[in-house]
Amino acid sequence: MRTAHCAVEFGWNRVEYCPLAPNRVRGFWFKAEKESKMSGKVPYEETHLYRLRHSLAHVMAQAVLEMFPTGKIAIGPPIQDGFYYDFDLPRPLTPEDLKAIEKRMRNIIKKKHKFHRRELSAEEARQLFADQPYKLELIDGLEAGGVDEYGEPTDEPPVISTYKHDTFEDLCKGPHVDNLGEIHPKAFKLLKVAGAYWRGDEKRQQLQRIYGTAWETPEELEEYLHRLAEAEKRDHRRLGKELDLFSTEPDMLGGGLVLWHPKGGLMRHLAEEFCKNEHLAHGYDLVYTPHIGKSTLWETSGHLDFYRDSMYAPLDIDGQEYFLKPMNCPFHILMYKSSLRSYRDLPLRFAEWGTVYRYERSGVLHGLLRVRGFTQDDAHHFVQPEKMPQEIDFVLNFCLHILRSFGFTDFQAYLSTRPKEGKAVGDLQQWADAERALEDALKRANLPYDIDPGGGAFYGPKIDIKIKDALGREWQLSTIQFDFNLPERFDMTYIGEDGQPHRPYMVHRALLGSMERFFGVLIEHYGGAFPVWLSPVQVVLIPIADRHVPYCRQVAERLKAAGLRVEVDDGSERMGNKIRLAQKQKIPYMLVVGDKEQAASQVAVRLRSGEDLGPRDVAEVEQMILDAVASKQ
RNA sequence: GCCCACGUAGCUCAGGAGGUAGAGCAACGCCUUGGUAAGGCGUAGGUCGGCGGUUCAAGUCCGCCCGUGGGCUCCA
Repeated sequence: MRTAHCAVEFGWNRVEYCPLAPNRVRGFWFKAEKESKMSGKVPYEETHLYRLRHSLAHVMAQAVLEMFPTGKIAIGPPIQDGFYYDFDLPRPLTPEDLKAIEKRMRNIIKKKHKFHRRELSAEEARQLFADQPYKLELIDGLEAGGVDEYGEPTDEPPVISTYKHDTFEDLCKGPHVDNLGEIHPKAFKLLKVAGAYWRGDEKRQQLQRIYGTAWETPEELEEYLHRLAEAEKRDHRRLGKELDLFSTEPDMLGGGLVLWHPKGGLMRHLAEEFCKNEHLAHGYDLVYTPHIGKSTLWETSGHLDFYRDSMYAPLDIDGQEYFLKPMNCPFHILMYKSSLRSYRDLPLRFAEWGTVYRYERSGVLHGLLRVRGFTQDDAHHFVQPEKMPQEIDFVLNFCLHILRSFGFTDFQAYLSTRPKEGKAVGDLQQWADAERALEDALKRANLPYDIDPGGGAFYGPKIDIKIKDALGREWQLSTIQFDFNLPERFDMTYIGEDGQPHRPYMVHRALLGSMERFFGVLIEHYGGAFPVWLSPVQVVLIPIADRHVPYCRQVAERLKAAGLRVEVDDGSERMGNKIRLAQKQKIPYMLVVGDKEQAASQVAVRLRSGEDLGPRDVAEVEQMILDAVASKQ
């Protein structure tokens, strides 16, 4: 029971707060794609690109060993967009080294060596790699066998194979290109050196990892590098500064803590206002809970046993320990327990924009996407077990409705099912019912989904929803999770039709996840050019000369009275520069006023797309903008 | 936390191999009243992240600390 709880909470945190950069969820993608019955895509491992990247990893290892003959090599797989290889070298690599390595690689490739595969016994392999301790460890693992690359037991006898090209032979299961002539010497690039632990274990040797990207053609490489540059322009940290939305102040304030500036604060207000109203309209109650609670609360919930590493040190209040909350659920449960509940009261849906604080290691903090203090759009549903199917159906649809309202239309869902025997709590029937409820809801919602078999947490299955942003990057925002466990821990009950107490089920769910993280995603998705309803400044009036300022003010007052957010740029800059500045601020409507417009009671409308709509009557423009706001464009 | 890189004016950045700080933009002032992405001139603004050390002399070299960025469960 206790371990089960650990999974609940840890899973909840991970789901929301792993940075979810594509590379970070890669392992899961491999698996999901491999086992997907829905995607129909050719698995990455079977593509030529995969072999090409894998081969380049070997070529890179050869080049590095030529430069550092005493160097030790670890592993070097293909990854999304490229490949890497981990090395244990006598000195740190410099950017100049990367260039030199790249050059050597090109020379090796040009010789068009063939790849030769051979199988050998563990003993032969040990002799071959006698001076490569990491390889020896891998060989030991292979010989012991019984585990595939996902850590799953396998019956197949281990086969040890190597691939050799030119002078370099590496322990490798392949596959590779036939010969290096298949690789265009100008279609790859080494990107960076980074630290990585042997086998991902921070207690073990830290290695130097060289990342490279590789493609079939130089054009594709260019395109990829261009994509990276585009992504950088959209970086929410850069835009947050340029648009004056938020800041962080690590020196005096502390890392991972966010200051929402007036414009960002306004956007958050608009988003929350919309969401809260939708929650109220869909059968949720809005609640508020404190930021701290006594240690007994966190003992009961299991947080102190299993989540303490992520919690901050206690406060002493009158000799009692209080903890800053890392989650809202225990408070909502206390609220549930504050009175006797009847089946007639269920489902109860407590929603809270709850601000929580969690310790994150300093190295993982990242802008708005990974922080230490954040506000979840959290809710807990308390449900009769037999009503769970309808409840999941409801929450899933509500979730999509909210996400769509912010302009996200491309979703991918993941249904994570029961882990292996002995690794799950609850009886099989509970699980089966829950999984079926989730899957049916996914079908009814007409959502593409993949199943992640055994990927559920110990306590129950879950649905995670990822959205695809304008650059095609996936971000996980929403999670909808069953919980069989906390109701037990807190001995929650409701009185059923039979007059007897029963145990409710719980759903934890966050739709936008956290306001901080969601805001970061939103900024990157729109590149700062937000939908009109969210734009901090919706309209700027641009007088061509000072004599047009009074008329501009008059129009501005009218638009403000209609509920729009309007500014008048009465500075001494020329019109061209005012347009440029408004453009940089991504203001949706620029209304230019000169003698002609003023005389005709019009404004010349320019959109941030650059489109010039020409002179329009003020009433028409007002209606056009109001329509855009209302339709959330 | 660990590895690497970085930390110079509000912002973006220059400052070959040590000799008492520069540019553009922003800000402010003056001039300009200009039709769809930068009008002109001028002014002000920096204990070069912090603390120690080497040196006649340190933004520049060394050490420690703080912070930022990229990585760190992709398994031969």
